[in-house]
Amino acid sequence: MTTGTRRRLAPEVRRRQVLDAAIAVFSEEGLHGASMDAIAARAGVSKPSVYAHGGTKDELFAACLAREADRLMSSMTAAVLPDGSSGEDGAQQRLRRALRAFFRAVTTHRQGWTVLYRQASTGEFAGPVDAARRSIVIRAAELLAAELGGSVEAAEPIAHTLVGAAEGLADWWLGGDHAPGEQEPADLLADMLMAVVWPGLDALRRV
Amino acid sequence: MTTGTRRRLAPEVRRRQVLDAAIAVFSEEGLHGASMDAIAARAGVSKPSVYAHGGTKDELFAACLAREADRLMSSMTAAVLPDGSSGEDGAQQRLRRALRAFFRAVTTHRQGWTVLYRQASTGEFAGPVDAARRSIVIRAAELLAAELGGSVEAAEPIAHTLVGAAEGLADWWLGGDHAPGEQEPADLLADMLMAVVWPGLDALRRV
DNA sequence: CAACCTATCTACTCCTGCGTAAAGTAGCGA
DNA sequence: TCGCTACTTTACGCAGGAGTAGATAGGTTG
Repeated sequence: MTTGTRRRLAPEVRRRQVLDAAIAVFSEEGLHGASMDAIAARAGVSKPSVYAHGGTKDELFAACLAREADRLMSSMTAAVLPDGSSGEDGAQQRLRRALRAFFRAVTTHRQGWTVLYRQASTGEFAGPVDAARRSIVIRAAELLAAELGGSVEAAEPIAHTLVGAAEGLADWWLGGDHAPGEQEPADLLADMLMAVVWPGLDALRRV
Repeated sequence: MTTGTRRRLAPEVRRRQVLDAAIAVFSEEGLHGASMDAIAARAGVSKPSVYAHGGTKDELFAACLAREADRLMSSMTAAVLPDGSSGEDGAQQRLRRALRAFFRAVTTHRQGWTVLYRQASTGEFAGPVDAARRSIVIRAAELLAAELGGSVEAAEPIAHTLVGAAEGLADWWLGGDHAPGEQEPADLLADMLMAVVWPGLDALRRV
């Protein structure tokens, strides 16, 4: 790994490198299992450089969480907001689009998802992370309440169920290695989840 | 914490005390956050005693996982196996009973569940834990395949979805504090989950 | 081409916390 | 009453890893 020549890069570029390496290592080893030395090695950089660009280990971890949470949130937000097809598109369409965006983001940046979902659920970083999660759940609850009737509070447990189901399915998909199918996997996963939950949600509407 | 009188107890009893204390501390602090001193203090016992009865920190943690996983597994197994009402009871009934058992176990032993679900999902203990989880998923998949038709492999993603949904709902319930309602909360949660997913599962049967 | 700024590296310090050793004390059976 | 031994207190060895100080060298500007 000794390139022999040590290169000076723009701080922004180095910071990006360090963040990427940190996410990779954190996703494999967890917050405590990862050492700053390992992150430095992965980034192809010395440890003081990691401190210079990423700060303390905790700050670095927080930065990873922030970046990945932001990425995920903005993907889903972008998918739901613009009503692409003009005219009325019901809750079913919007829900499916949100799920597709979720699965696409998760399958595309699996390391980031792993850090958010498995490594940050506990400890002092639980707060920020499930703030983001909660934000997703609230959106889902609002969508459900608007379309199925009832208050947002009443829809909250259902939204948690839905989000949990999506996480479970994503986790399964990321766990095994799957042969590349003919269709985009994310869309397939979204359709599968919709097939399971939508009839039930639809039935709740006409109670 | 000095009781003044120090009591001699049977090794089995002491071991139980240590395990209970360990689960309590691990559930609050996580594997790395918990110190052996803290566990000793919680158990009302000196640190060497913890080592005498619980072994190494890792061994102790593994023992906690084993006990709680076993508790959960046997609860659910017991709930599904004996067909209480004679005669045919369909997949819907068995599924509901399994879910009730799950939610009952989780709400009853929340510390144990926390250790399994949040603290052990990463690191070197991921293996044993999601072996147990996988076992539950397989059972669910078998049940679904038997009743809805199709192979077990095809039912696997659906089973993961189902288990994820249950975990999400349980996590939500354990997160907030809820006023004691008129009905057993576990049964309420199971009914809620069934309402969401069963119509979809039922629809899959007649494809 | 020389001076200089600063990104980067090598090589430390220091602290936390696991795990254990040694010596003393007190419950409980004989 | 005597001892066996589970248990406690206290102190320490040791490893791993976070964070830093000082040296080094890439690039840049006059």
